[in-house]
Amino acid sequence: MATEAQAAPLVRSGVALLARKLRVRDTISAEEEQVLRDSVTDVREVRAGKVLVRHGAPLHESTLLIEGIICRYKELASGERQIQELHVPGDFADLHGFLLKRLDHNIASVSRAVIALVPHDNLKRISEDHPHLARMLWFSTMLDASIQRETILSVGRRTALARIAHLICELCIRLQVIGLSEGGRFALPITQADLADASGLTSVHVNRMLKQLRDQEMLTFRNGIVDIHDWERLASAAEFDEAYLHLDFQPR
Amino acid sequence: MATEAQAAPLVRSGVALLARKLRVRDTISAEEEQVLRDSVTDVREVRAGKVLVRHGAPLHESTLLIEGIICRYKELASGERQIQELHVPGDFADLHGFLLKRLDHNIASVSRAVIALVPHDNLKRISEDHPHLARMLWFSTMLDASIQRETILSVGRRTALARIAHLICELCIRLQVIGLSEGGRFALPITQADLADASGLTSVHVNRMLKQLRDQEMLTFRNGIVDIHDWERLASAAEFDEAYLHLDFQPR
DNA sequence: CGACTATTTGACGCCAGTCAACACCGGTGG
DNA sequence: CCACCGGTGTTGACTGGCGTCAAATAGTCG
Repeated sequence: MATEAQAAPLVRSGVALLARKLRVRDTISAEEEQVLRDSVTDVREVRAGKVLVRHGAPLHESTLLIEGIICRYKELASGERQIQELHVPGDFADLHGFLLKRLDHNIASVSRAVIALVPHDNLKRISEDHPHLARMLWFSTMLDASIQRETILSVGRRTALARIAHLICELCIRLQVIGLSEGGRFALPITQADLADASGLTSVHVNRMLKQLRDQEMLTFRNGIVDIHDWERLASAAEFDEAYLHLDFQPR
Repeated sequence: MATEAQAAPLVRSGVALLARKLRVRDTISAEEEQVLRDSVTDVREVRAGKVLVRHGAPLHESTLLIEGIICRYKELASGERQIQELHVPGDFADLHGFLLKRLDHNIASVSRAVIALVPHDNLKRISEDHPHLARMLWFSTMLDASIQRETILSVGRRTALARIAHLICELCIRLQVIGLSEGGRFALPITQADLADASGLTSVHVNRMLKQLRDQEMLTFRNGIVDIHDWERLASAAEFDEAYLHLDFQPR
């Protein structure tokens, strides 16, 4: 747990990222942003690979990611893991737990991460006193669902190369929205094994596909840095269409 | 479009199915059920294979399924189709469109179907005047998201046999909740090609897996009727765990 | 330097896709 | 009444994309 003095600026920047993400889609007032800041009660730093929420456990708070990458995942008895969604800063990883009461999947850190905790009591208060802000929070859960639907298409029908290409395109745009990607270049502190778990492949095959993307000069991914060299060809190989990210600004 | 006289009992039964589904998870008052009935403005019957909502088109109403099977799907340029979710009666297929404003995927009928239309204006009124009912509607969108996450695990990591087995288990439980499945036997008016699109396989391979499930005396699927002969072995082959269907009753 | 994790590459195998032929069924029209 | 037809289901032969296994290399942290 961070001390009070350390926590305040982290909360400020984490909520600013969430607000930035939402402001692409609708107006968020300064007051609404303040309400969000006030709803955070705790900030903590976690190492990579730590399970933050275990499926089935009753939930009383939700997790706002401030720094790093965390994910939702399930696994089979064999130990094979499937990541349902990778979360970037400004994402609520388990806001849906507010209504579901317990999660059907795990939440784990992929890289070292900083998270803020928001008690469900505070969310309930928001839902009662700030209807528009509440709608925007629900919107963000709908956005996650939309991202997850695109993932079903990827793992169900896209080729291995297209899956990787698509995931990179998506992360590029999502990070761009919060100012963490510029000119097709961004930090992505995850391993190839994580990429495999997110795309329904093996790490060996992910490695082969990354090599192919590199050889074809579409992108490089080295030392946790993604460098997209040819967005057009990459997006085309992925059949990437950002419509599912609902980037249009309108009253919600 | 159905006449007024035909529509009323259909609306009644469709809303009753939705209420039945929700009442497994929390109390729904008779008044709330009446509010839902009053929110329906139109009922129509559609033939199999008709696109009901095209992705990207602005939405002003949501679709409540009363009879038959409809689905959400996306397709690649090659024409390969991936069904993200099969909907059973009592499901709102595009309630999420209320906040997203336009869908990122298509909605189509899989079998002949009867649907009710609920204008977004009426949903907005519910969200303002009936907070608990509104939460229950949002809960149902979270439930869809949970089902879709399980689908990611299926198409990403389960074997072909397990995918089919899992899908059948899920549909059995979901239909049981609304009284359309009993003793492991239920009508499923869809083709093997639809099953393939829902499980990320080809229809040829679905056929092979169905034969295997039949030969191993776990289930038969013939003429649109599913007959589960050995639930234990089927669920075990599928690694089916109903937790993700959030069947627990509690205040939400 | 040593232990460990992550990346890379090659050889080989298998699950599911592809292609093709045929059976079946309900509907339609001559 | 039967020939025809399109959609669906069934099966076999063959192919190929991705998984598996294994070993070498590179990078990282104590």
